[in-house]
Amino acid sequence: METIYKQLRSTSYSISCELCSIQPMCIPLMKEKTHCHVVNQKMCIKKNDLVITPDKPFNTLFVIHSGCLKSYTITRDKEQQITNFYLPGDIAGFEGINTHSYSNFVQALTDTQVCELKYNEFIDLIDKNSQVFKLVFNLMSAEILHQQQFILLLSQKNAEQRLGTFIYTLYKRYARRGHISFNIKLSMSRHDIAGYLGLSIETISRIFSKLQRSDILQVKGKHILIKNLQELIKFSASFE
Amino acid sequence: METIYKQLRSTSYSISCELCSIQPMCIPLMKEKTHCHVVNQKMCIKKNDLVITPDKPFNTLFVIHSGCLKSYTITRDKEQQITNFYLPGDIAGFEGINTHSYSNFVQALTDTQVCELKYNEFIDLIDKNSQVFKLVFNLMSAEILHQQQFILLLSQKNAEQRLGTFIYTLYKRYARRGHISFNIKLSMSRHDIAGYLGLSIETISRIFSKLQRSDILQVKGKHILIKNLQELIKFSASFE
DNA sequence: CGGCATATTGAAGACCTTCAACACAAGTGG
DNA sequence: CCACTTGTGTTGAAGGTCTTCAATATGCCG
Repeated sequence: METIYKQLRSTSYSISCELCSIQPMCIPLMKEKTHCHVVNQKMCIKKNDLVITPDKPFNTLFVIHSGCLKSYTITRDKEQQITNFYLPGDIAGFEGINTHSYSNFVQALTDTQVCELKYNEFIDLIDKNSQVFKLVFNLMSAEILHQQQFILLLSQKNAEQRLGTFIYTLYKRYARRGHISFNIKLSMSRHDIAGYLGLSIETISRIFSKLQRSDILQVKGKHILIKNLQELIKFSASFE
Repeated sequence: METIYKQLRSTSYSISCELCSIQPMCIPLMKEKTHCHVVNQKMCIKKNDLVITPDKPFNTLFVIHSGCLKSYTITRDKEQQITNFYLPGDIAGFEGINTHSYSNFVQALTDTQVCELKYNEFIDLIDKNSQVFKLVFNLMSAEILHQQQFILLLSQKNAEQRLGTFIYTLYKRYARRGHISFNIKLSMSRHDIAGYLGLSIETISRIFSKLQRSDILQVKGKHILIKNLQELIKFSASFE
């Protein structure tokens, strides 16, 4: 279970550094040698390894370069409650800033590469560099807006709309990062999807079958093919 | 429907400026006359007036001084989907920073006093003053964490747990602001609560009756008395 | 006090969960 | 290579929770 960090070259489902959410600060940082201690580039994490646990000292944010991570909390009855999935370009750890402690577990769903942002150095940098500050400010605001929309999804939409939106959102998130394809390889299990969307795994399974029967998706295990994007979009109307 | 701003002295359910979330910057600001153009203090808003609409130019954040506001979006079928309730000390408008546009309506549920934060001046100030920056950074991080916990509430808890948590959270939010009392006067309708918690108004009504029968609450319209705080806390275990 | 909005309660039904059986895939050891 | 195991996913049937519809009650503001 011990995470092994090592340098590694990009694999599939990675983003180029030019599309990364921290690109506007990361690239200049690497050039300005004075700041390059802030970012530790492209550390490799093995599938199932824990990147963040609530008991670890809060000192790092993680920028995902390739692969996929999930964050979750543990309930009293030892169940995992999925709170987020992180794709290339995302940043994990924002929710810990206020309390200065991680509140979740964050675990790799596939072999994953992350760039570490050392928190204290990061804060100093934000403080000095107003361009970086505005970038971070925008990223956090975007996360608040995204969560607000997810809250509406949970409070107002049925199972079919939730799963449809989930798949469509994955499609869009990959597309925005340069992976425009109707083929989606899910990194997460049905159990993880269920936990995230507030449904049971059986319901996830049934809705996948239903979306297949109505020729919107083709589903084979973790391989999803979007056959009718227009219909899929209808499920997620008024979301993001 | 036109909002009438005017100076007004504090009424019940207000906070003292010392307990306001922006106090660490607001009070010094008022002293340093050079900055006092950032905050417009204690504007009065009439019940049902709209403070924010999506079509207004994004140029102001609102700090609530007294009263209560709700934020909501409108669905295709003209239904209000409640996204948040704002109490004294809260700040409304964070989610608009990234897109530089308000994404919600924000409406006063009672006569309400707000302090306006002019966005551009505010940003300049954050940029210059690292104490203010850290405060805002923490407030946004706290909001992300709070939303994450609310997402878990919606995805994992039943109607009774949701409403119990809602009431307990109101109790705590007022307590943190200096109004420690088992008596809670709801500013919002059953319809608003239902929209917020993702339930129907009938379910809200039934659960209130049930909590009354089990002697946890005493419910009389908008007046709630917490009769058994320990039992109420049990509903919201693992939340906030 | 009357009229309208808001809230409560009951009954029927929809949607999702739970339980249980089965299918399928990946990994292990003989 | 196959038998066996284990984890993961699918499907059916029964049951529970919440919603919807409808009727009634209560509260509020002129």
